[in-house]
Amino acid sequence: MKNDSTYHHGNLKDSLIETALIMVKKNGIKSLTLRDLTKEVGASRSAIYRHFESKDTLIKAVIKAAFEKLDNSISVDIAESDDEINSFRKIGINYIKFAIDNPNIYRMMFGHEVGIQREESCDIENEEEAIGFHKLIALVQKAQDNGLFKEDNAILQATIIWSMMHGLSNLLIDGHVIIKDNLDDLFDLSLSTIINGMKKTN
Amino acid sequence: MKNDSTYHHGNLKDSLIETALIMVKKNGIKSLTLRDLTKEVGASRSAIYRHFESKDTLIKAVIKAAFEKLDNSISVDIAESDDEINSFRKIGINYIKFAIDNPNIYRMMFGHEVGIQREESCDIENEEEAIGFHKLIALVQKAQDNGLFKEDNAILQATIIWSMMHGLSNLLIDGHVIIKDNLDDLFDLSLSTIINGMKKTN
DNA sequence: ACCTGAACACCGTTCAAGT
DNA sequence: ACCTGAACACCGTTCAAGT
Repeated sequence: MKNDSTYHHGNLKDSLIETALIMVKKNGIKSLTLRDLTKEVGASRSAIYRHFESKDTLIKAVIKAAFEKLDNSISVDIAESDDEINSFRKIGINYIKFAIDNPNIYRMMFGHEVGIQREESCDIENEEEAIGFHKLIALVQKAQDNGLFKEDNAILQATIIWSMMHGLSNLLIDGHVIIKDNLDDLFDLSLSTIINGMKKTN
Repeated sequence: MKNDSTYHHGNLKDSLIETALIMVKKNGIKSLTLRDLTKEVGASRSAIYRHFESKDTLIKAVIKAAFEKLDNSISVDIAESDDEINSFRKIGINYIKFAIDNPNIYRMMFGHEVGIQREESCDIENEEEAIGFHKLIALVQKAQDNGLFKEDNAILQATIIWSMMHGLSNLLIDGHVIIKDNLDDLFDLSLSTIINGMKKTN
């Protein structure tokens, strides 16, 4: 499978990230050790420090890769459609579906596994995360322009939508809420609550 | 300070839980080691296993204690009042305030630090957590009875309210949402969105 | 119902020496 | 740009022996 010698295989950095993603998905980040990771990837234990300063740095890269996967999962062609409600529905369903299908990954992304210093930057650190959020803000703005939502701070409205999806995802994957049969009902109600709650009142 | 001999001090089990709570609050659960904990409490390293099967068992007890603290924080005398909106507001504010004031504790409570098996029990494991949730369900039911909320599955409605508060808390304490000046606006909008979204339509 | 002290397997990380 | 192999400090956990 390897392209060249036993020593130097093509792209160790990407292999580490990709394999770590698989291992976290399977068993959670708590069981991810550098020893297992390097063994799985076929590298030596110290090779990892050629590409990453520490385990935390590696995890940050894995988180970044995970946000790219999430972005791909929820990216539906919302640009063409004029039906914002349907766009919100699709995005929300894909978002929660991603969390349910990848609970360990989702926990790693938001679970504060790495002590990230956000005090200084004063902005969302992860670029992929920021991009996804700004897409949501744009959609909210469009909903305002079309008269679906009342005119208000679009960032706050987007934050609230995100909070609902994030909260639902977390409660579901962590087993705080036991919903098996009527997951669709729960999601529908959450969506309609938000849509109705933000509707233009006249 | 100690009541009797240097060896046997009154209640080691409670001391461990209480001290662990303080240590987690200060530096997060990742930095909580049994060695530090027993040293802080003045016990030997192996003494911990007289009261807890493992570190995970200890953490579960600490989480339980944390839920009791949360329950005390959000418990407002909602029984007397007939103003459900005000009750929701008080509960929500206290809930988020607890999370913001105790981010490390809150993360421990919901952060899946201990791999809890919920598949078998099929119900919320933590008793304190269940109690708080059922209080919320009762309040939602009351709001339905009084005609504030539309008639629907009260459990789902309560879940959605909890999701919003939980999502907001997580995004805030983990720095995904940088809100400093207009935190009140964010909370007000989240509350009004839910109240309006669940209102009886007629 | 604790204590001391030693031991174990397992971590992340570093380093000297090779290719 | 990797490798091997050894080492370090730090974990959770166990155990034999005391009081």
